[in-house]
Amino acid sequence: MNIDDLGEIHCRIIEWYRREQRELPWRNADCSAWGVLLSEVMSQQTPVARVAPIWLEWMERWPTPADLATAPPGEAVRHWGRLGYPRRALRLHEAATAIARDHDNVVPSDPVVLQSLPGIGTYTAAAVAAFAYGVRTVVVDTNIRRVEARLFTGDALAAPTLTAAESRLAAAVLPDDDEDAAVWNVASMELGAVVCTAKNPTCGSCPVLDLCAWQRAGAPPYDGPARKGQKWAGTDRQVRGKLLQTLRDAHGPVSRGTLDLVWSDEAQRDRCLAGLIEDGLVEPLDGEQFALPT
DNA sequence: GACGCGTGGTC
DNA sequence: TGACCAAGCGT
Repeated sequence: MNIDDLGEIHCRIIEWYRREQRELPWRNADCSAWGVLLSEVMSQQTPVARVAPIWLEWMERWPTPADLATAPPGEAVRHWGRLGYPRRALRLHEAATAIARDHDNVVPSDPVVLQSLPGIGTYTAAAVAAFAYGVRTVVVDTNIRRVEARLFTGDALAAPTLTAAESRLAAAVLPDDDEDAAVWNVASMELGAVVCTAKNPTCGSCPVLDLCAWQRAGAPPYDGPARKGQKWAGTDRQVRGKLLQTLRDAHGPVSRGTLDLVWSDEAQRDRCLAGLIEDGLVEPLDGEQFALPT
């Protein structure tokens, strides 16, 4: 990859983004850093189509970190609805509390500080700094990894988990210019989300098709290590989901007898309920009653 | 580094 | 049609 090709790739993908980007509520110019943070956490492992309505509801209900911090954590879990991975709601509540208490209710712009907040890892810290504040930082998510694997490395897919080589590559291809870097991060991510998808990529509408190493190699199939699928039916995940859904849908304490009805295997049910309590997602009350945490 | 963690859409 | 996948994180 010579420097001219890299510059051409930057230009074309950035132009493509300016032309084709989806209108998402958290991309409005007046969206706060809190709104960006919220959108990033909600989008972890979750399609944006399902995030948008919940994000709008949260922003109306809790427009700043302090507003969320004031609410009981259980309310965050309740209004998380069926987004999945409800521990994210709890961590968002903890993060909001820390931002209100330690950062004057202002979302930090330093990725290192952001990453010290609950539920904010490498990706989300970089994304918030880049998208909310325009900080020149290396953003690496699953979309960017796949785009760069194809475009620069010539592989059909990225590795199952983030490798050091992928991080180095992402840093190496980040534009030098601050503004270009800011757009590049969101633009390469968007390309992966809507064109350069994992299955059935629409290469015909790709702005860098002729520069793509994977295409030039004849689009060979993925030949890396196998990716393990997640089990669902009969797992603790499913049972936890059912228990929590019952507690969300009830607007007060639920008896153990009611929870007994959601899963017949008593040992597994008890284990999952204990796990939810351990995680802070459920609070045991007097008299064999259970509720979302207050 | 591997694993567990929710949910629903897609082909 | 069930496997795969979707803007990861914490342990």
